Amino acid sequence: MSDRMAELNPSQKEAILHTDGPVMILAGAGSGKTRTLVSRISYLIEEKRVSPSRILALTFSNKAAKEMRERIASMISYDANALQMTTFHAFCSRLLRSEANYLGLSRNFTIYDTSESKSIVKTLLNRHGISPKEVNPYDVLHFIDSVKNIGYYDGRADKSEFDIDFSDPFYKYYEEYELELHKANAVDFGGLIVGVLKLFALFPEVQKRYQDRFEYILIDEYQDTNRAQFELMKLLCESRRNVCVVGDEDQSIYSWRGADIKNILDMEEFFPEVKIIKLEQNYRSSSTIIEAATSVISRNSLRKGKSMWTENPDGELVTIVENADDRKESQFVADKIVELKKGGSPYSDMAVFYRTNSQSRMIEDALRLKNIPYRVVGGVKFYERKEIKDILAYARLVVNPKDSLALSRIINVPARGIGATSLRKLEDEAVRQNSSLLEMMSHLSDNPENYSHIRLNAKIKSSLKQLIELIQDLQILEEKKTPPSFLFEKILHETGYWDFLKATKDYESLARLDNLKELGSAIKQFEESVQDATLTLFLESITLDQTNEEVSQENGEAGEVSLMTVHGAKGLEFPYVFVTGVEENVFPSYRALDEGEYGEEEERRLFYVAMTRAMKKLWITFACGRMLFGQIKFNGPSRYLNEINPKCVEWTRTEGFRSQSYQSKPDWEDDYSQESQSYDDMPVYQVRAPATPKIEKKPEKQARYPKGSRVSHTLYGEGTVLETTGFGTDEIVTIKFSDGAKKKFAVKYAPLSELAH
DNA sequence: CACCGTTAAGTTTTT
DNA sequence: CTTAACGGTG
Repeated sequence: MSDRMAELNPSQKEAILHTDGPVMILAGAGSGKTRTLVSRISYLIEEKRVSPSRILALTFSNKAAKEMRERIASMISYDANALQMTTFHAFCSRLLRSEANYLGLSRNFTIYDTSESKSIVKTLLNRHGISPKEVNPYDVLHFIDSVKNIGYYDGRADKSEFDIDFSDPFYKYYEEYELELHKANAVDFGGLIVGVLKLFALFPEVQKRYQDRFEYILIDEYQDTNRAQFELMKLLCESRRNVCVVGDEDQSIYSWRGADIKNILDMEEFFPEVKIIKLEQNYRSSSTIIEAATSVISRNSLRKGKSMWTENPDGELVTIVENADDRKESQFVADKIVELKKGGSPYSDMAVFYRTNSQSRMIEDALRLKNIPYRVVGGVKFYERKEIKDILAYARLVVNPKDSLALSRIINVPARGIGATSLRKLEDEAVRQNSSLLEMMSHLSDNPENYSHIRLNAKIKSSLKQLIELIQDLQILEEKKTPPSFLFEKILHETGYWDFLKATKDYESLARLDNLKELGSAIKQFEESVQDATLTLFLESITLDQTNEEVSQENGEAGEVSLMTVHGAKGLEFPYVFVTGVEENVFPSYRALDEGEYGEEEERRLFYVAMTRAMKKLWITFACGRMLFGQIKFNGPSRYLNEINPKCVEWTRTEGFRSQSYQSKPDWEDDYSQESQSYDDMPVYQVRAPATPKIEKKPEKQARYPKGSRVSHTLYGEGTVLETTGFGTDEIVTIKFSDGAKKKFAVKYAPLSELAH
C-alpha cells in the first residue's frame, strides 16, 4: 500500500482513494493518468478486496487496453485475466454474442467494417437506380453512422428525444441498411454499441444481470466516447454509480467518429454528486515543450480550461525546420536520427509522427537508406489486401452462411465462369425470395427444375454446385470444432485459390502467397494464445483490433524508431519526437478545414497531442513543396506554427532552396517584446503570407504575373512567364526556368515572387 | 465472360 | 500516386 502511494501527488492519491460514487478525472497530457488508473484498480483489488471479475475497465483503443492490462499484470498478484479490460466495441461484441438470441441474431454474427458497410450502401443505392455520382455513398454512410453514434436504434421508444430528421431521404437508407445487415446476420461498429442499448431497453432483466455483475466501472479516454457509449455507461452503472471516467478535452481527436465533448460537460448533470479531480502537473516534458504546447491549445475556445505546469527543467528549444520538399524533410529526419544515435540515444527513444498514413512512405525510404531500424505502427493494412480479404470472405461465409456480401465477393474468385451478369441474376432471385444468397443457391443446386426461369449455362451450374458443396463441407467441419488453422488450409487449397496464385508466376503473386502464409501463422498464433479459439473469434479480432502484432525483430539494445500517425501516438511518449508535414492542408488537413472552425480546433488538439508526446526535444518539420496526388503542391507552413509562443522555438532551414531571395523567418524579434509575459493576447504573426489568404483580396482584374514577367520560384529559381491565364485566385502561369524546364503553376499556391526587370 | 487499357477521382484519422 | 470504374476486344 505504501509502495503504491509513495510516488503519487495529492491529486493522484485522491483519484485512487475516492473509490465510491462517480468520479471524473481530468488528466492533462503526461500527468500520470495511466499510472493513476492502474493504481486505482490495484487498490480496489488488493485493499478493498474487490474481485477482479467485478471490475470493468473500458477504453477506446486496443492499444490503451493492452497497455493497461500489462501494467496491471505486473502490479498485482491476482489473476489479471479475470479483469474485464477491453475496448467498448470488443466488450459489446462479446456481450451481444452471448445474448444474441434476444435480438434475433446468431452468435456467429459477422462484424462489418467500414468498407463492407460502404458496399452495402452502394448496393442499396444501386437498387434504387441511384449512381454513386448522384448520391455519395460516404454521405449516406456518415448519416447512418451519426444516427448510431448518438445512440439511436430503429424502434426506440423515445424517438422524439433524438435530433434526427425522420423524413430525410437518408433516413430511409438507414432503415434499409439496418434491414440488410440484419438479414446478413451482421453488425457494424456502431451497431455493436447500439445493439447493447437496445438489448438493455427491451430486456431489463439482462441489463440487471450486467449491472449486478460490475461493481466498479472505469472509462479511459473518456473525451473520445460518443453519446451511445455515454448511455451505455449510464445503463451499466445505474444502480451503484461507482463509475470513474478519465479524460482530457484537449486531447479529444475523434469527433469525426461521434466523440462528444458534451460527455464531459454533462457528467455533472447526470451525476450531481460527481467528484472532479484535475491532474495538472506534467511529469513528461520539458518546460519549454509544455509552454509551447500550451500556447497553441489555449487558442481553442471549446475547452473546460486546465492549466498545465511542470517542475521539469526548461530543456532545449523546439526546433522548426523548413525544407524545400518532402524528400529533404525525410532526409533531415534521418540525419538527425543518426546524430542522436551517435550521441548515445537508442532508436527506441525516437518517434516520427505524421498526419496521414501515406506520408510514412517517404520517411521509410529515407530511414532505410541510412540503415536505421524502424517499425511502422498501425499503418500496414495487412487485412485490407485483396488476397487476405478473399480468403477471409470464405471463412466468414463458413461461419455465417447469411453473409451474402462475403459470398458475392468470392463467388468468382478464383474465376469460375460466374461473371457479373450471372451474379446479378442470382442476387435478384435471392432478393425475390427474401432469402440469403447461399440459401437460395443451395436450393437451386438441389432442385434445378424449380429454377428454370434463371438462365444459367451448364458450366456455371456445375461450378456453383461445387462451390456450395465445398462451403457445406467446411461448415460441417466448423461445427465439429475443427481448429481454425485446419479450416484455413482447406479453404486455401480446395477453393483452388492457392494453385491459381501459384500458376501466375509474377512478382505480385509471389508476394500474395507470402501474405497468405503470414495469415496462416497469424491464425496459428491466435489458436495458441486464446483458449476456445474459434474462427468466429479470430474474424472478430481482425475487424476489432487492427493493431497487427508487428513482428518486431528486436534490435538489441538500440531498438527501433517508431513511425506512426498522430492519432496512433496518443497515449505514448518519447524522449525525441519529430512531427512532420506541418503544412496547411496537410496538418490541418484540407478536409478538416472544410468543416470550418470546428475542424480547425480539432486539428489543433491533434497538433497539441503530437507536441505533448515529446519528453526532451521536439522537432517540427514542414516541406515547402510536397508530392500530393502525383503533383507537387505548395501549401505553406501550418497556421499552428505561428501560434507557438516564439520564446520556445528556433527556426532552421535545410539545403535545397534554389532561390536566395526567399525569406521565411519571421521578424518576430522586432514586434515581439521579450518582456511580454502573456502571449495569449498577442496577435498571430504571419510566417509569411498564408497559402490561402483568409481575408479576401479585392479581385484583381489584372494578372499578377503577365506574360513576359521575370519571376523567382523558391524551388526552381528564376524564370520567365510564357503564358498567363485567369487572374486573382484563378491565375495560372506557365514559366520557363533558366535551366530550360517549363512548368505550370497556380499562382495562389506557388511560392513565386516578382523580379525587377 | 474475361481481360486488357484508359480515365477520373480522391475523405484523413480508427473501432 | 493510387484505385475504382468504364469501355472495348477476344
